[in-house]
Amino acid sequence: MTAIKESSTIQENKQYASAQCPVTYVMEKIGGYWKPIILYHLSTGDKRYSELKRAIPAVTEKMLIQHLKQLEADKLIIREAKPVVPPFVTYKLSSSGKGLLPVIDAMATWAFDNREDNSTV
Amino acid sequence: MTAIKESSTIQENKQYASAQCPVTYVMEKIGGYWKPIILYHLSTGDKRYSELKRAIPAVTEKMLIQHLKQLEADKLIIREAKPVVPPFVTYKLSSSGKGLLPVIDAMATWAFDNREDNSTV
DNA sequence: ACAAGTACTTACCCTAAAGTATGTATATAT
DNA sequence: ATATATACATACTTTAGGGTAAGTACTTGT
Repeated sequence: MTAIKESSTIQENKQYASAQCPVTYVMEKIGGYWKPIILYHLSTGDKRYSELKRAIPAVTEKMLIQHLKQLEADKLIIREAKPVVPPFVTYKLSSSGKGLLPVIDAMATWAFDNREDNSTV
Repeated sequence: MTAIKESSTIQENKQYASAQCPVTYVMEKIGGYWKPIILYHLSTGDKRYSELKRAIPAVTEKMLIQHLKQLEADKLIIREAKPVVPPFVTYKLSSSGKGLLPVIDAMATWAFDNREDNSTV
């Protein structure tokens, strides 16, 4: 899970800035490249780990669990594992994760509008 | 402006995924750490380069112009330079940049809700 | 006995992003 | 003559993130 060096200017700056700016705070939580994508795929309902893998073919397994763990640690998603073999694990949005849906929706809306009409400058 | 190596798996994956997933498309444009923050500060009105610098103390000058240039190239912001000395340059949101305001607003809203009430799981 | 499926984990390496530090142009103020 | 302010540019280094490849556990199917 890649340790973070303590005395790093970036980290200090980020922590400082996070307290000041709401958008910075959000970027702390979902700022990674894959996180909004994962949340987007969970927005349509609970998904098994393997379903997410298929839904996001570009992500590697390492990245997928890594970000799932981080999202879980930040309490944006909830992991549910059935005690069976082979494993059956589902992920779903927590209530604060659901609070992010307006963000995700707004992104999707903008993507559609912006993609078809780049002439608007 | 840091050249990008062509034959990189990440880049290929990203381009592929960008065509499929709207959120991925958005992350291509504003996925950097600083970009949403810059857009947030421009959302309250036009700002000079030096004003942005003061508004976002954690950002280095290199990062600031680098992202401003990228945002300009993606036509999300507009640069206006008065031909005076010392230079007077203002940045403002383009119309498609303004289209991102719902995203930024949703982020800010979530940040306030989430920060004061982490108990909601 | 062996392969297959699921949900991971771990070690090692490479790249893109970010930081540090310094330099540039030009006019006004002292 | 020198300093100051603005809006950058650029070389050089570090770091966090991401990729590759392999392995684990445990059961069912053949």
